[in-house]
Amino acid sequence: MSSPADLARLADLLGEPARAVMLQALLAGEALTAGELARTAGIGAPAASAHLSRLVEGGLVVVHPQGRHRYHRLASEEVAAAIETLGGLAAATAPPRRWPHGDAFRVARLCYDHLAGRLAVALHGALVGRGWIQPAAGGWTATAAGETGLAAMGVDLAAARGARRFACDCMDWSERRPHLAGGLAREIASCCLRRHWLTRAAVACEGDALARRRLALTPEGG
Amino acid sequence: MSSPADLARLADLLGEPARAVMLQALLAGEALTAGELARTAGIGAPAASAHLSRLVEGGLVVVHPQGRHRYHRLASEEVAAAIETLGGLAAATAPPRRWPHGDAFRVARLCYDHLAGRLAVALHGALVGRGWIQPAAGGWTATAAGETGLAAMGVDLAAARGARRFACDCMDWSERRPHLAGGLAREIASCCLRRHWLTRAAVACEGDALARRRLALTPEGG
DNA sequence: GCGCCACTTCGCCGAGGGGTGAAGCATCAG
DNA sequence: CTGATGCTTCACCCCTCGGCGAAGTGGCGC
Repeated sequence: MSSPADLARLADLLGEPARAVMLQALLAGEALTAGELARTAGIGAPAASAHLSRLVEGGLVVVHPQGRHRYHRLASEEVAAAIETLGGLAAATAPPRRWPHGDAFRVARLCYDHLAGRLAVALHGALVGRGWIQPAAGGWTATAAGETGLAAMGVDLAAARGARRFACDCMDWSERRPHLAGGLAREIASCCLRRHWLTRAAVACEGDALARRRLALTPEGG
Repeated sequence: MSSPADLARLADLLGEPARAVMLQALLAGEALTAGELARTAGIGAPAASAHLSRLVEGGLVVVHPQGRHRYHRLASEEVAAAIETLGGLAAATAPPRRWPHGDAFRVARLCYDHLAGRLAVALHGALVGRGWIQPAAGGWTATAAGETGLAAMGVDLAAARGARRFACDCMDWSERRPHLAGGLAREIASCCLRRHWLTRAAVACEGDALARRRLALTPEGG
């Protein structure tokens, strides 16, 4: 367990409105530049730079410079999971409000690099139910049936194995049951987007940190 | 999903050292008075009172006055789960430090009103493996075999059904797999403590907000 | 009744942190 | 080289927020 001081240090990073907006924007999984994040948060470039420095120093965000741009990503899926969980509690404790995305968010969205929402929880259940994955130390492994089935769907299992974790659980706040995270979940999400079973429901949405994350089921997505 | 503003408002409540200490202390599941929390956090009564007001207003803590004392508890297991998750990430991002409890915390501890740690994750697996619980909408239900088995252990199933949720998952940060939460988990924990299979490893530990939560396996706890 | 105790409210102070504008530094285009 | 762009650093302002001491409120015990 972390000491309370560690908890406070971490929560303090999330507890500033501008930083919270940035992190929510980054939860879509894309790498964004400091300028984009500044505009999304509605603050000036200097303020955004200071915030991002603190997020990087705190281990929540990583940077990789490219030319004169500095691209920022969430540091890990653990960070994404924690923000998701906290966001769920925030929705529960400060509820009576509707935001512009309605329930679409609860159906399918991105959580950093993998799928979340009702669809993702159902997928998790289906993978277990079909015997494609089975419990293992620290998460899940694919069974023989799962390997062939997933490969047939077009999931890149080799890439999935390259991740730090192959598959583990990630609590879904809207369903209150776990969905799948880890390398396998990343490849499944990538496969769904690549094959256009799912599409990003919105693009180019500065000023709305959440819109990037929403997903829509296409006709092909049987 | 919550708006970033909601997230920030909530995280801000957790992001203050004194409040974080109080919440960690409350994570043991006991109701504590304002004075106890003030001493635990190492601040004066006025400051503690102000902090607690904000926690109550924010929906994280509930009060029930008894005479001249005011007892404070966490508002729900959702709050406890979020703090646990965030604490896990805090431990991961600010790691290289040993705190006085060693690995005992990872083996067995209380998470609000139910068990957490390696033991609790193993218990979750055992319940599923024996077919005592099965997936259901919003969590888990007990099977017929589970009802008889749990009743034989001494678990009060009627009390468990009285809870808002009978059984659902709660992510265990140290194992990164879910353990059981909800009314059933509360009754199981209460049963383990009542029958002295587990005991609180420390009592009366002002100044150490974490010690209250650690549990120890007794010889009877086969 | 009185005093004691737990707790809250009030008034005040000091420090920290977020915001901006202006300047400094890289990178890229012409 | 020159100018534009993206980002950072610096200096400064302001305002919030946490802390305390003192005073006020209400329950409990003698």
